[in-house]
Amino acid sequence: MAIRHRAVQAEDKEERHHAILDAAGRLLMRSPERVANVAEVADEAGLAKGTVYLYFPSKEELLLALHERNVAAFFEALSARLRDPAPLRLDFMIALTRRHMVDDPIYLPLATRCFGLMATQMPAVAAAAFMERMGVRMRDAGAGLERHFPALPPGGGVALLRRSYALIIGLWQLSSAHGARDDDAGCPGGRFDYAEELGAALAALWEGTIGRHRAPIAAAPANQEA
Amino acid sequence: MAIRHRAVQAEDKEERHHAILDAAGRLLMRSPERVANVAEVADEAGLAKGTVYLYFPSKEELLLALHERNVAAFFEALSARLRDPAPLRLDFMIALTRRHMVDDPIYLPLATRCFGLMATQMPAVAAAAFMERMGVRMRDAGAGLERHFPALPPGGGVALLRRSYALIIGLWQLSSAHGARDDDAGCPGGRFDYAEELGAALAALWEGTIGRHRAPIAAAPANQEA
Amino acid sequence: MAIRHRAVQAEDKEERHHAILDAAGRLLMRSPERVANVAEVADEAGLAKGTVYLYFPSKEELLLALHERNVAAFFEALSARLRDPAPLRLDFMIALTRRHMVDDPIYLPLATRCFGLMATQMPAVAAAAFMERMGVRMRDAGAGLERHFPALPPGGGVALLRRSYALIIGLWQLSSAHGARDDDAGCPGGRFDYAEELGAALAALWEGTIGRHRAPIAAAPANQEA
Amino acid sequence: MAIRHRAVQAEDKEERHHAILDAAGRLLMRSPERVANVAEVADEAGLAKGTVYLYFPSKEELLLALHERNVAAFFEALSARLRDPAPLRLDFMIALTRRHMVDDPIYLPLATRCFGLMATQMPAVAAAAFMERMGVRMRDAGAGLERHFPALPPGGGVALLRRSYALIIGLWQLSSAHGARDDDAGCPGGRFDYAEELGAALAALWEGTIGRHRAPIAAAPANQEA
DNA sequence: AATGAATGAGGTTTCATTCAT
DNA sequence: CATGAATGAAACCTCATTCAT
Repeated sequence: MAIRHRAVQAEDKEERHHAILDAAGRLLMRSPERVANVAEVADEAGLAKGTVYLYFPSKEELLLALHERNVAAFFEALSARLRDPAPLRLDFMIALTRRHMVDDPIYLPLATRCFGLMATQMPAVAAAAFMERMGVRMRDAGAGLERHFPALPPGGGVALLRRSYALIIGLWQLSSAHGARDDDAGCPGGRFDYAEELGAALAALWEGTIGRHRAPIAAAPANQEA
Repeated sequence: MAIRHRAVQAEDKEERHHAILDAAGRLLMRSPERVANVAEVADEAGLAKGTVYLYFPSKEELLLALHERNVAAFFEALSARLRDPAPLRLDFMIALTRRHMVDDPIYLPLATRCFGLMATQMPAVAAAAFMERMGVRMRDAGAGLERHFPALPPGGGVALLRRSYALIIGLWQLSSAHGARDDDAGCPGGRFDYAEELGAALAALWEGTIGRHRAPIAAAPANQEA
Repeated sequence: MAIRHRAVQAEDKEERHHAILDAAGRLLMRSPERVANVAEVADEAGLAKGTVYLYFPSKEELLLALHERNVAAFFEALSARLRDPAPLRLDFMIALTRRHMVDDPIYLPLATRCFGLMATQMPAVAAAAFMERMGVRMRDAGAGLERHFPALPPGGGVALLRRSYALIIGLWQLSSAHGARDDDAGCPGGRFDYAEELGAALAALWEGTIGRHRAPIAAAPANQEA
Repeated sequence: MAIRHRAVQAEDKEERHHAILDAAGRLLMRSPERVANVAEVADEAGLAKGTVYLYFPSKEELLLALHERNVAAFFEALSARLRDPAPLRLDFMIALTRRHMVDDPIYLPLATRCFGLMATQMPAVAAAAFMERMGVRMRDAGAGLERHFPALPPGGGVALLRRSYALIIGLWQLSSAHGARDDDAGCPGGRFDYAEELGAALAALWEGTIGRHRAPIAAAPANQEA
């Protein structure tokens, strides 16, 4: 398959790295009900199968890398906002989540799949490294959260963030037997709209966390633009 | 492998059904880092491979059935308690969760794996049916919750339950790159003890939900026996 | 591919075992310059790829098993003859070698290939087990040789046999860059006819061994029918 | 990898040629149970993968060239000694073999591997050329042998040499399932020490060859320094 | 109902070799 | 000459599932 040109410079390589992830993402988007094999990814990227293995040690780690790119984007946006001292409201969190996760057809399915693989197929070190990097991001954002909500005790920021994240993925997993099934199948606890329910759940969690610490800022009607 | 005796009676069949699930459970327990193949399950159950397929249409649905048995036990215990009008405290929920999920070496890994499979490998109808049955259980328990906490609005019971469940599985997925990895590698958001963190998270959620409705009952020091 | 019928009885399995080896042998015969892959072997045997793996743990061990069958036939014939107390002459050995090895287009190429693989690709235990079984055969025949040549000291029989075998394979390896090359390419030490040279070499070895022990029986003009 | 400097002079090229062989030899020495791939060889030589292909047409021929260097050294030493009219004894042959082959951790494994490849992977012409060059060396040394042992008929020198060589490699192949296996697994014909057995086998062969021709020089207790 | 032999799709990974830079 | 990124053929083996017995 025709290469655009050889990636000799480090930055070319970085770009190719991304191109492969992009290809994998496109495939996942196109048919979320199946995981493409490496041959398809390579093809979609306009590369040969072997080339993919030049950039990723295994299919699993390619998948994880794609997910991590998503994760990084989310936390980067969050941390950026947290560096801005302007008062933060839960609504921002909700809007951010919506933009990065809910409205992204890839993020949550991929996260779920990655967590599902984590304990079995994923090479132990890769999994651990991913979790560690995710931890760094979370701690960083957690510290930012504490700056915004002085009522939060030390460690309270990361804890709130972690619980919020757990709600996000947990509720999503409960929200449907997703995939390409639009037969409106059951969601445990009655059919519910994920986005709406997530907002309410986060509101309850934050209320119980920051509200308890007498934080002046609580949830407002959802959908405020971030 | 010698058959015990042919399962001609419906109850024999039921029993064999369970025997297979038991075998799968034992294998999962024995080595949680890998999914046993059908041959191993059959072997462990003292049956032939083909026989497993007389009782389960596919490996995935066998896995899901095993998980569902766990789920059913949890919700049964919960609903039973909820039928008792004696005042309920969060501590009960926490203790129940601990007994059924945290201390059970398969519940959460299996749940994670099932959710991971749900969108891809799992036959759509099987997934939907599972979710529907889970929904029934949740709604039932949710109604019980509302009886205990009058402050909860209609639907508030199932919502609280759902969010609690989401926290349980979400936090677990964040809590580790599990498997046989003992190198205490990172858990996102700093290393944390799952059981402890779960208690605190549920407390915050319930505080934000029931506390907001001025419920007289709030979280107490964990570990109260259920 | 159509199976003749399922191999349920142990002897049917044995037969299938052989059928697979036969197929591999035919392929090797047909094109000695390449090693068939498992798919081809299965095809030739009228079986599916997976079925081959039901009978042999790996391709290498299939190859080794094929070779071992050859080896077994040779040593069986030798041992049978040795059980006959009629005086043995070197010519018998030579004729036997000719029939089993020289005239068999498979034996020596396969032996060479197996020895080549032995140290690398071949699973250690399989290699060791093969060598051990070969050792048993050789010791057995060696004992028989000692019965025939009382001049041989204890252990002298197996030693003579081992050296003869070493000559057989060593000379063959030197005798050509074989394969499908008929361009009459060089054999180290001048072109030589393998069969003829082997006879002379064995004669020299046996003369130096048994002759030294004043054995009454020595090499005679080659080509005596066995 | 930084190039030392471009090999423009013919002798520079020769040097690089050797550097690559050296690298391959070191790798083989370091882990005799596996064949290094071209990338590793290049790396070890401080060159790029492509550069190796400037000096060797294929991996197989690189391997063969390495082996041939070993072979050349052996025959050179042998021929040098044969040019010296001082009486030659078998012990010299044995000591020479020991120094060049037995004590060299790569000679015999590499020879075995090369012979294993010879009929399949190795390009026909390369194999033939190698065998031809080996033949020249052998004939040359064979002629020397005849000068030392007048009893040898014309062609008897190269024949004796050839048979000795066959014994050397044949016995080695029988001596073990080598590799990293130290579980002292079986050697056909009972466990035997290769070096010792080789000496005895050569003695028998030479006795049967030169002794028969009433040569004044026969085997003496092994281990005489060459 | 039970068995387990047979199937064969399915996917990963390696690595010798080429060739643009 | 030297590089090393890209190639893509090659081959293995697993295992869920079927179905003849």
